[in-house]
Amino acid sequence: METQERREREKEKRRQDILDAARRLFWDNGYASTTMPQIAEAAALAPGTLYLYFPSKSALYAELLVEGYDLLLERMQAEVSLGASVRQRGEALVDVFFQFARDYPEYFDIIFFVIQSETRGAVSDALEPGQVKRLHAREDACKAVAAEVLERAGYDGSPGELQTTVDAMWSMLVGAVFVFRKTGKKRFAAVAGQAKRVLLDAVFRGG
Amino acid sequence: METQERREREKEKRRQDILDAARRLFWDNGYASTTMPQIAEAAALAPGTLYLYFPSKSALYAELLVEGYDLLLERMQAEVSLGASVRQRGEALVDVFFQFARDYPEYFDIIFFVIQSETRGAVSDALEPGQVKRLHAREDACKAVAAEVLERAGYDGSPGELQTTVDAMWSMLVGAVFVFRKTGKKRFAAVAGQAKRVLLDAVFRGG
DNA sequence: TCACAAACTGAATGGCATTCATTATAGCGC
DNA sequence: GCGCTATAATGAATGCCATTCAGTTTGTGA
Repeated sequence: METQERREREKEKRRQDILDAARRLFWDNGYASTTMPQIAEAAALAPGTLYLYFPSKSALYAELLVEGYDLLLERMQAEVSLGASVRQRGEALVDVFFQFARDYPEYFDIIFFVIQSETRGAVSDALEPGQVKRLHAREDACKAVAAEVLERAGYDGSPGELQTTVDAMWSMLVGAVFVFRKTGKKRFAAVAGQAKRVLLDAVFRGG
Repeated sequence: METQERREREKEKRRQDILDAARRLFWDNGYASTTMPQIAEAAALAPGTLYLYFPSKSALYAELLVEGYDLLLERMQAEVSLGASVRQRGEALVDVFFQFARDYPEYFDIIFFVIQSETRGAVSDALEPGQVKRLHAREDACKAVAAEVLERAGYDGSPGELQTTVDAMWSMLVGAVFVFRKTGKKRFAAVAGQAKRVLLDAVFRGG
């Protein structure tokens, strides 16, 4: 019987419908101004139905970040494989990051939303541990690409140090995006350019 | 008549009472889990009274950031004046920043809260323009201290470039704190250390 | 055709920020 | 002391939302 299978597919489709509706609304109106009934209506469903697919509004929102990471990872991997020299790959990596931030600024909102949910722990708005794990896996995959470039660049230090450096750079990149997203494109580009220089010079000091 | 004056003082005191109560509750329970009636009770007031002093819960929360900036600015200025060489002053500056982040992590929540409110604009949770201006003034004062150090370090470039560099560094610092605040102190210290190295090497490349 | 499970529904619940009609307070002239 | 007025404070009521759940529909297999 392939009924079972079809059911699965239909459920997955419905799930995607919900995510599509949610994405559009969140992007247009922001998290706070988007209501669950709104999302339900946009997906041609009743409010209660959303909760059969996602445990909460915040989890639904955070789920969009999975897409974001996948998209970013794809772009990073594509770019990194192109560069001739290691330095060029490093530059490409940072460029991809900032371009992504320019193309899809909304995903960065979710990054911070998730971090805040985690930091605030116990209280409200907490995400499911499983979901958090999935998000971390994506983030780590992105960092792994950066770590590889650093390694090939002859980064000297223990694996732990390498990880720390990647973490530091990742967090600084994310911070730069977040703080300057609100400003105009031109200013953002300038700050991003400086950030790029600072980060790359630190890694490729030797040559 | 000095009645007027006393009135002013009493109003200011009440305002501080509210801020004190709010701070304690926000720090302990986080933004979402703290309710206005709770704050009112802690300040021995009725809920409605809070709105005579602050236009909204988010504005009350954001107001705490003013203190945060003042405290940080004070510390930065004190440290910067101590260092012998310019390089030492630069190091002190970054150290102060990360120490502050360790001592008062809650203020960083508010930084991101404010940025998000600004970015999201129009919709709900918006802050008063006047309040935003006051916050920016504080932030700029902090950055000015950093800019001065960079200038004395012989940073070459136009004033615009200097500003851009300071902005880039500031945003990266803030980002590093935010992303790694959730991890343990040890890991935070390691990442902060790397961030410090990266940023300072970029500035003091020459010597 | 029937029974049953899986999906779906949407009105009801509970919690919270915020408002506003009402009440208290304090200064001041008499 | 005594009303008069402005200023402050009150807290019950409002409105909005996420979330729930008792009840309904739909699809499937016997």
